[in-house]
Amino acid sequence: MPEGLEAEIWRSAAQPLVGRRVSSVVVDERVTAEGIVELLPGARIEGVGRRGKIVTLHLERDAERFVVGLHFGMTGRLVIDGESPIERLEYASSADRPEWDRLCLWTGCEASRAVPALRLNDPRRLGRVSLGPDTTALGPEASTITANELSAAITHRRAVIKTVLLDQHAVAGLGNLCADEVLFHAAISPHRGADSLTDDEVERLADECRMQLAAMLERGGSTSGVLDPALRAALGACPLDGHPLRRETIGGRTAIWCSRHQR
DNA sequence: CGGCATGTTTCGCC
DNA sequence: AGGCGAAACATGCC
Repeated sequence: MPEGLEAEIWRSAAQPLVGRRVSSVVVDERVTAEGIVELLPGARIEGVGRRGKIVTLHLERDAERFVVGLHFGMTGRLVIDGESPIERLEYASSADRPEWDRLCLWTGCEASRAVPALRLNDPRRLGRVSLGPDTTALGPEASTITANELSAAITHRRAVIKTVLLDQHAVAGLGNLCADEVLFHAAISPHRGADSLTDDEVERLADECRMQLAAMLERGGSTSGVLDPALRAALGACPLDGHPLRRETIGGRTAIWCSRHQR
């Protein structure tokens, strides 16, 4: 599930937490950074943000400010006040078992203490809870990226474009599905060397990042693209020109693309 | 049982 | 030094 779009949905859903004070915390220490359990209780949530695929909790306690980063891995999900903004799960369990909780955070405000204000549930345990995540190491946001920013991020890279788009240090927020989706709409083959793109192609790709991500966010997330999970699995005809879609492993990830219109 | 999965980190090789 | 690709991580599901 979790690409930048899902992180954005969760960031938005978590806004009601702003202004509340953390009363208690339970963590799975195998995925949680040292010190967080001690730091959180008594802290006030000053804001909830997002950078790339990371949701950031901005906290203050005793005039000290710190940031907790929520990383979702492949299967992590966020539940706010018992409400799950994203119910539909792809490539993950649809169950929600307590033993998969990695972070439970209660605030003083809710009516029932039984329901955590924030809960990070992750069956596969590839997610993380970090302290002071280094968001400066991330590339520009894919959802707002300009042609100039994209050019600076990729034109000196020799790896294929699909791989570079997935590198969060180059561009932040794109996951496997969204990377395939923007390449599909920009009509660029995932095999192209990043440094081989023309200025026109870079501009097209930046435009499609902004347009397609906005459209997919409106439709509910990274599974709502033209290359949705059903079409990826069925490997049917290209919705644009009818040519059979191709499935290949590129940079260790499954790429779905149309070899006719993506050049 | 084998294989696959929306992600990130680590290791070895240039 | 730093970019690159493959492997590792961890676990559920088809």
